[in-house]
Amino acid sequence: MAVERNDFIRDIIDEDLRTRRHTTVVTRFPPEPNGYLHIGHAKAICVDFGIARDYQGRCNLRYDDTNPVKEDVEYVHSIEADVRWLGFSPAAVLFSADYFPKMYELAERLVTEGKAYVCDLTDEQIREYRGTLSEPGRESPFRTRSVDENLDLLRRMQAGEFPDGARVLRAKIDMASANMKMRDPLLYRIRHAHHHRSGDRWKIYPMYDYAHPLEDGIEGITHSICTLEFENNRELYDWVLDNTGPWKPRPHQYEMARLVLDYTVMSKRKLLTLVQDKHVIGWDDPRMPTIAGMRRRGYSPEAIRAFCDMIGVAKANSSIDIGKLEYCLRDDLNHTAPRVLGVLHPIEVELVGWPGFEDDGRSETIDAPYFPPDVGKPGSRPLLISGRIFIDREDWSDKPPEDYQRLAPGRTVRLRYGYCITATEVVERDAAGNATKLRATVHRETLGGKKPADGKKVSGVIHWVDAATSLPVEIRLYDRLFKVPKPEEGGGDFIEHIDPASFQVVTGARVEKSLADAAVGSRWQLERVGYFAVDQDSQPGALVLNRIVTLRDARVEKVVEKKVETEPAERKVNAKAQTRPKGKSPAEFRAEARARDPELAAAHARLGALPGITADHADLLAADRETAALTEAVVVRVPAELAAKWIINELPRALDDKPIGDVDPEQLTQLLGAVADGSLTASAAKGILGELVRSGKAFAELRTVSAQTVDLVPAVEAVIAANPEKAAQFKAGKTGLLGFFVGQVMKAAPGADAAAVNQALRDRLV
RNA sequence: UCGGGGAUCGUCUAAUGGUAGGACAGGAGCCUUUGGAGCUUCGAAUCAAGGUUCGAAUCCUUGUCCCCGAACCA
Repeated sequence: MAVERNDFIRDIIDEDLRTRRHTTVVTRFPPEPNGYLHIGHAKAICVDFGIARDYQGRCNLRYDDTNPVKEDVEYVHSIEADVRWLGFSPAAVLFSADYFPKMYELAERLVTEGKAYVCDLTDEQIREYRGTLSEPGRESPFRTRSVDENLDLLRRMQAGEFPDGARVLRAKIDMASANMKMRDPLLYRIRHAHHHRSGDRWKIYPMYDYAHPLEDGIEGITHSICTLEFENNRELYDWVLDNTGPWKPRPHQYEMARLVLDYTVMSKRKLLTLVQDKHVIGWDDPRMPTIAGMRRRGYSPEAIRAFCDMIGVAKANSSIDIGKLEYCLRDDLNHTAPRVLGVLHPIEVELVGWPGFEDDGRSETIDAPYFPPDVGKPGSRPLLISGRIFIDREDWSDKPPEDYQRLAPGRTVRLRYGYCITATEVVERDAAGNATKLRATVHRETLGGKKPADGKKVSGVIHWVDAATSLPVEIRLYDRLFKVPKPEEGGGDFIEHIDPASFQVVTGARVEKSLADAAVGSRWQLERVGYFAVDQDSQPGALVLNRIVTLRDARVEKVVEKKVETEPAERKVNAKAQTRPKGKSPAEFRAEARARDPELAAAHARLGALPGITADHADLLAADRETAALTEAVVVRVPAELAAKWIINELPRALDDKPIGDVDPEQLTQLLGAVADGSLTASAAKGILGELVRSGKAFAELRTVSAQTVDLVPAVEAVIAANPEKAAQFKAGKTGLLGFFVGQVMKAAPGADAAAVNQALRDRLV
């Protein structure tokens, strides 16, 4: 069941299903219960659970709790709640700790088979023996212990006979491996610690690299998806599985890029710092990228899931524009958040001409829909208005700019859902000179969108609330926590980049009466202001609203992204380049192979002497014995230049990771011979070459067409006739379409001479 | 190449030798009782240089840049 939107992992799954390597898909989301989940985890959750959903498979929630000193039940509960809140139901909720007996049993098996040993080196010694990135390590003196002694020691480790750190169990792999992870990695360490789930039963605890593959194997995971930094661990993942199996299904690990978001930090350590040092009010501070924080802020699970779908799954490190998240939020909230009116910074307005205004006015009720027509959702609430209202100070200007669409002296605007009013005078000002009370005449004839009596169109619309019945409310304005897109870069402490204005409390704000009983967590749009959610701090009669996100604002004078003084980018010094000399290039590698191997050197000389063979050709053809042998066999009956080009440029794609030794020189000779004598076109030959390598069939069997048998004129005509509009575009100058036409003709007439097709198309398309 | 990965519009991501496409962001316009939403439209990319090919983001070569790896963390 191929899914509509594919990424590289789903491509792999499609292939696994097609080849019957797997018949069902089982994934897992494996958080360590040592902190709160954040938006980065949300991506992983959406990938892991999303794949299971798309392929009608299963996804487990599994706590990767192999380190008792870092983990806590508190986190276990928050994690499952967050996963479910996001909208996913685990097929099972599992704990690595429950597999400790099985893991231990397999550890004894590894010891028994001589594949693991107990090592008494201290941690510093182990580090020292491990070598460096560019130098091999040394074998531990304990590596040669007998199976019996290892078994005895391992059992005593688990029996609690040794203190923490005294001994470890290590896999016996290869201390000279270029992959540091394979240099006799630790499997178990001693920890006399209480585990939140297994209690005090275990004195030794498995390491991630040992535990994770086994957990996957035990649960029957088919596709184990993790992040890029585990690429180096995959070799060990495979080693563990291959030496403890057989496992059916045999899990495989795939790595994707982790989520990096602008204007925030994601590491657990930094998040913890923010909490502990009180830069935020807690894990659920609405500015935090934690699921808890986003939930409290008012983000909907739907929006977060849409965001995760939007950013895709790939292997390139990337940093996502926070604007994408905001887009997803607005896109969701636009369709789900009912509209209500609220005023952040009220200015009182007396409505002159309101009936009974002198004795504080009579009130009227307007029926106001919860959603605009384009959203098309039902529902409305009564909106009260009387002779005194509040409008937002943002909507008043003593000296308005040219394109101002709000209220100003003598100007007319419409009160949303209500009447048009014309400002007549400023009644009061505060000490700073800002208007605090206005007077305006109300145009009684304008209810229901009607124009004022003077017939002038009123384009400005502002929000308002009734002075008498509106509710006081505390509004909490949240913004991006950091002032800069990449707070972790630039050398300094990321804390310095916190934007103190990212949290502001607005007191004295007022909202319409209908919000009196709004439920905690409910989301609303305050028209023209933004989206808000009712915070858990709300009390009856004392509403608290969190701003989720502002409305998109096409008005704002472009805030010119203040160039973050790019101090001549103290280019991050390339540690690798400093610590060691530049390594060998492939060319040098080939030259060395020849220096070591006189046979190969001789072949190199012979190939270089062939007519039409350049030094570069010879270098590549004599890279290894297999390639050299194949070439020398083929050039006996095929022109050397042709053979060289095909072997260098065309064979690799056909091979697709298969060893070149698999290629039968005789078949390749026949194929290239046909190309050389013109009886087979190059494009046909490429297709046959691929098939030849893939199937191992004989050239004679695969050859179904020859250059002579193909009559391309009808094919060309047919393709042009079938695509009149594309032909017209081509004639109009879109020459890129030639490739499209050639492709179509080649499909219709396999084996045709592409150059001739190309020419024929050009002739007919001009 | 110590080893493992990666590089496509400003950002994210497709195209698996055959029209470099989509989304976000941006510009212009339309519409509008939200300066919202929607609609129309424009600009914008294959890391570089060579090579193979009728045709290259894709295959080959040589470079450049970025990320990860030397916890008894995961």
